[in-house]
Amino acid sequence: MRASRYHLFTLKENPVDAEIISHQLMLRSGMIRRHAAGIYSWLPLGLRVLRKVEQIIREEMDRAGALELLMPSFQPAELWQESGRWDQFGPELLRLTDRHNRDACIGPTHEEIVTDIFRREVNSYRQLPLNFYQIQTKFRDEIRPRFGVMRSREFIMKDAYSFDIDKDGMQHSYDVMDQAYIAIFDRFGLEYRAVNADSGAIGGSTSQEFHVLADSGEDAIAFSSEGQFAANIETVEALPPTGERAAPGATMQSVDTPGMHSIEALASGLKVAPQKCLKTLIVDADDDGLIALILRGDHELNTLKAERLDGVASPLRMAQRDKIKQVLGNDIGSIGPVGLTIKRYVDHSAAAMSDFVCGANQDDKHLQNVNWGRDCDEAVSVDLRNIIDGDPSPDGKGQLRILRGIEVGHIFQLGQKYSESMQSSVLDMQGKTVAPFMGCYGIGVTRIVAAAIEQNHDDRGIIWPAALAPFMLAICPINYHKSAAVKEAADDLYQRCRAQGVNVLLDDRALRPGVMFSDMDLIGVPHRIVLSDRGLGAQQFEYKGRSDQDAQDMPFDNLTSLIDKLVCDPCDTVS
RNA sequence: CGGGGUGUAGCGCAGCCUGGUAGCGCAACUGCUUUGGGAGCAGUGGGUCGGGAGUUCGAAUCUCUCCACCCCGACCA
Repeated sequence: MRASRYHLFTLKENPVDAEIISHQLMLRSGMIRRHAAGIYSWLPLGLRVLRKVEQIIREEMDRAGALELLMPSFQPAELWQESGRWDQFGPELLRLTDRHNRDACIGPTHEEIVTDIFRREVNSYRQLPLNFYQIQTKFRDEIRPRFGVMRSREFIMKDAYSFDIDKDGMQHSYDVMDQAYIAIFDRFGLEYRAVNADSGAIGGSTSQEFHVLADSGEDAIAFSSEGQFAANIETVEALPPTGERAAPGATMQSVDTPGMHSIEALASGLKVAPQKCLKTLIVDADDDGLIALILRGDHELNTLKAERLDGVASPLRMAQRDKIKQVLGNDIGSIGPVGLTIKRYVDHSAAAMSDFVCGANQDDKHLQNVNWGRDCDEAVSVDLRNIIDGDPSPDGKGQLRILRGIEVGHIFQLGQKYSESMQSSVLDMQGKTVAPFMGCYGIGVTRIVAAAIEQNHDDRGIIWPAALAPFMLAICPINYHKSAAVKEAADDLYQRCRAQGVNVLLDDRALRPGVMFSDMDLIGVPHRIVLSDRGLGAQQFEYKGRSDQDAQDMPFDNLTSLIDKLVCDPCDTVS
């Protein structure tokens, strides 16, 4: 591709509403443009990357035996009513009516459609196992779209659906997809992790998420330092502390703590560690009452765990401030277990504390040297908190380490949920009617692009892994429009690369070198060759890898071996 | 949906308080000079100041209203 004939429209300044790096760089490099909240066009440069992601997915899905098809994004309400999801889904499901006033929706996912296809097409176990997949545009009317294509309303997803005659078959199909996902993510050249996504309570490894690692990731994932354990942090059990609780020391006493309403304020005000403080959160109960959740000061409440507790409202709601005052008689910021009248749950770690600081249930007062059993009722403890770095791993092997990730893939077993509700069945070997066991496997295609940038960039711009780069090589001739020698050498090299199948961008624009370099760095081309009169005279060219610190001069003889290394798919067929 | 904020040229902003008919930087276009890390000079084009209504001789500016977008909280690829 010649840059003069390509739509390279880069921006120097960051659009003000782009918050995260990937969104900024995608806008600045001219990959995407926004039309409305969460709605984007993919410009030619961005589309090149998107197509690479799709192609890798397609090849590995095909290799794994899945069959590609394409389902509609406009879906009739009847199917969703059959599965029951027409009523279950909230406003995230974009509903509309056509000219005949028939209800429909724009598909956020395709279990209903694929099950409908299956029940029409398949009627014998002999046709199984079967795995249909598609790469298609989805729509989810997100409450708050943000971060560019990371969380957009319209997005492209690869979704696959497996069908098997029994549970073992489903497990096998799932395992095949697990392997296919590993192959896919390996090929992207991104750092990623597969983690358990199910709650330990349900058991089994029936659900896994694939995360691209990035400091800016929205999810926290935990790993065992020595074992294989890896899971989304929200699902990880926090083990109770081992060993005996320390014996009570000094007697309980009240202290004035005006204005200290947070653990940080309390800890610094009283000069004690947050670990010695107790945090008491008040949430709504499912019967209109209030429930206290008690944690160690430095710990965070885990919403999922709290919602599972008997009596706690689900979804979890923090109680209204006025209601707390009305029931407890004091404001938040000074609540504690001593004399607390409402139902309470205490986290294991909080229950293991002694001589701690907690709210006195009186405004602007706290209690010191409080002890369970002695000063208030002995706590029955439960698991309430998020694990933190250094906690013991639930598999008993080492400690937990925490990394941040971006969820880009999810595989799980659906069982017979849709086949039963939608009365899809096949005949088994005995001629009996059986609802097939399904699995469901998603990859956020558009999100992968953003995640790749989030993980690989510097202050100059994007640093694409080779597998995703829109161009593999940039040729930057200096004085292309002035020096006949440079022009000839650049054109020669360009033609040679194209003949060899190198995905090459020749910057033949009449620009100053600095501008060319900045553009190529910004759009993240992995390799760069500079040709100039100076180098030509010495039979040399200059080479620099995108993440190399410095460029190096090389003799022309090295060109052939360099080009050989850059050969990839011949997708650049337009001059 | 609740709370906070912003809408002025493609992008980033000033002007608004104190009404007098719109400006700066970048980008774009033309010419000359320049050519190894976002050049210099000269010139050009582009805005119903988010929409509507009102107050006024006169509204980007004051009032009302609608809309859009962004940020902080509950979903998910």
